[in-house]
Amino acid sequence: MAPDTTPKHRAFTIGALSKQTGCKVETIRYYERIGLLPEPPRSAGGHRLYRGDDLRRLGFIRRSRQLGFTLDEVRGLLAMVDSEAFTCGQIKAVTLDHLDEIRRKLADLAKLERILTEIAARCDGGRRPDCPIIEALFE
Amino acid sequence: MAPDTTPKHRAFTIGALSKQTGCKVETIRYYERIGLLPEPPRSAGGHRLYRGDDLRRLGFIRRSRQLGFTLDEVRGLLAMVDSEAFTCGQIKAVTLDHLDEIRRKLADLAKLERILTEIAARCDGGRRPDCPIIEALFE
DNA sequence: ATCGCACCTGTAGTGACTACAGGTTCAAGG
DNA sequence: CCTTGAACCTGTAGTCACTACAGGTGCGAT
Repeated sequence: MAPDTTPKHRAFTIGALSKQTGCKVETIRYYERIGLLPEPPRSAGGHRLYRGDDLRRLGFIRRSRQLGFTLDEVRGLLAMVDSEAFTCGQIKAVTLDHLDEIRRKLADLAKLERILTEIAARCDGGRRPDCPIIEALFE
Repeated sequence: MAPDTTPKHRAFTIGALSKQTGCKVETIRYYERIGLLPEPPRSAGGHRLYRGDDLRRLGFIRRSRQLGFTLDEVRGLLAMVDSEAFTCGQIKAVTLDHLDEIRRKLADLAKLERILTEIAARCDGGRRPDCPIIEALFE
């Protein structure tokens, strides 16, 4: 039997990667530029050629972003994954820090909502020249 | 009685305005540049000279920002206030739109918090090489 | 007169993309 | 084989709401 020289997974274009991940083409190139994605090999004409690993890595980035991690946090997580020398404790620490941040934002936003609801309730939406919302903003 | 030629309120510098409002000097100049604050008169040497009205207006901007209005929304509110032809209904409409936006963000963030808490709980923070958080992010 | 702080203008940087402009490659149909 | 047109390429600038310089000038107090 002759050795199998065909690649196990065929390469795909940036457009295909974009469709698979839901990540815009420009964003993928941006992630490459800032070093989150490795520079992929190119076709003879200079087009980027991706493989399964890139799909996996971009999926990781995208899901992390959807969970509100900053790109710097994602960079940190990826560096740990890449080094393969991370412990679960390190990962959990990053996650819990991030969770704290989210809870702080949540509390801030809830407070905002409460105050704004209260202010809006003062205004009957009529035609009065002295609007209680404007008054509240001028304090 | 001779007419009173002294100004009712003395003018103050940008530094004083900054201290009174808690708004940084650079931010005040920025608000002027983008047309939220009027260009104030200047001293002989070119320093900005503010009065009570500016304090009031900047206070309005600042409180609106603290309540999460964008500068464009603030611009809209100020335009209505300046025209003096606004109705309470218009103001309330802007406020309720903004409140909707806040409630949407609040819901998104709450969902985030829930998911992340769930993911973090799967990880015992030990030394296992296969971290459930990383696995979740790779999906 | 001099000290040092506050002020001035203008520009560039932040985060996380997004949107061009102006050009090249590639796959499919004729 | 040739042409079309979509997808790709690079590089730059714009978004939002500031913030941070650099390099210079004004001003009040000593």
